Amino acid sequence: MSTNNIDAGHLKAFIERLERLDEERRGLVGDFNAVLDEAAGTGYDKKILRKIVSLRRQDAHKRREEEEILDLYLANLGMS
Amino acid sequence: MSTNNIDAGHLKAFIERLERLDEERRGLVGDFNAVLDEAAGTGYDKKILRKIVSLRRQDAHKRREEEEILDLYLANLGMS
Amino acid sequence: MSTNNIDAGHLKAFIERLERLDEERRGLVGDFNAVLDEAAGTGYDKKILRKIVSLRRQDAHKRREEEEILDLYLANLGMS
Amino acid sequence: MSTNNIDAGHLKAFIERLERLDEERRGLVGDFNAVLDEAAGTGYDKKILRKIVSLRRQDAHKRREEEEILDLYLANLGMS
DNA sequence: TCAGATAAAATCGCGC
DNA sequence: GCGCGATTTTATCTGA
Repeated sequence: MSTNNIDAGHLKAFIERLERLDEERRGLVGDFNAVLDEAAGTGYDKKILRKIVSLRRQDAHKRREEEEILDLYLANLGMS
Repeated sequence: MSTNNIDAGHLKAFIERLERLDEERRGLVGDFNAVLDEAAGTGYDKKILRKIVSLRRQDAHKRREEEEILDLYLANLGMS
Repeated sequence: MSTNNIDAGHLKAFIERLERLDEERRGLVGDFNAVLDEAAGTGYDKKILRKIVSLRRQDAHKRREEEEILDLYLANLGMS
Repeated sequence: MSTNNIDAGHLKAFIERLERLDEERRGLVGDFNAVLDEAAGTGYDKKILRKIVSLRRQDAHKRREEEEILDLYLANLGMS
């Protein structure tokens, strides 16, 4: 019933939420690799598939960054 | 309608599945960090929380391995 | 004259080389920031300058990666 | 021939100086890692080598700070 | 072992 | 001057 208990309860709850998310994440990594294996089974090259996913993500990222810099310019010119 | 088209279709499907999983994974990483931030907001130390999650995962992993070894021993002794 | 001494000598030499490189690197970071300050002094926005440098580096990086993936495809098709 | 052109020229010059410095910095990071690899090849542990360099830098930093404080004290006592 | 990708930790620069 | 977000650096993990 002390403050410590309450804190411990909080801590426990946080840890449990973190562990749940971490497990889910690890599950998805497993799924990702399973899909890679499946694709490899039908003749695709895993390395290439990873590269494609990576490049496409980078594209999206760069596009977003370019928009940001445009915003910066506009803000700088008092046009935002 | 050539074989190439079919392959392209397969490839596209694989890429999409991979991207979906990758995005979900990244989403979970975001959620994880959000929980960390929330916990930090109530006074916990992020680094320590991460460490706890990591240690508990390793514990679980070690426990599982030890059980496996035990199973092997038992099987070996005809006691499984 | 023991093996330990020889190892110690090697270790010392490695550490010194590493420290020299690290110091040079830190010097360049200082120079970089000095140029940023200078540019800021003539009215440019540091944040934008950083962004430009970063975007241009990403461009170069992506271009290189795209060449790599092309090579991968070609190798995969036996055309390398 | 407008003011904009002059600015653009300035901007270009600044960007080029920044990129040169950034590239040099990245080159040194590469060299640093190359030395680490070389050391690893003769049996040293990269992680530990990094740690040593980092600790020694912190030591040096702390020593410098302590000297500064000492200088302050001395100046304050009219003994500088 | 090696490199490449990912995750984790530390550092830095900005705004309040 | 300090938190906060972004960047950089360090460490881990995986596949070749």
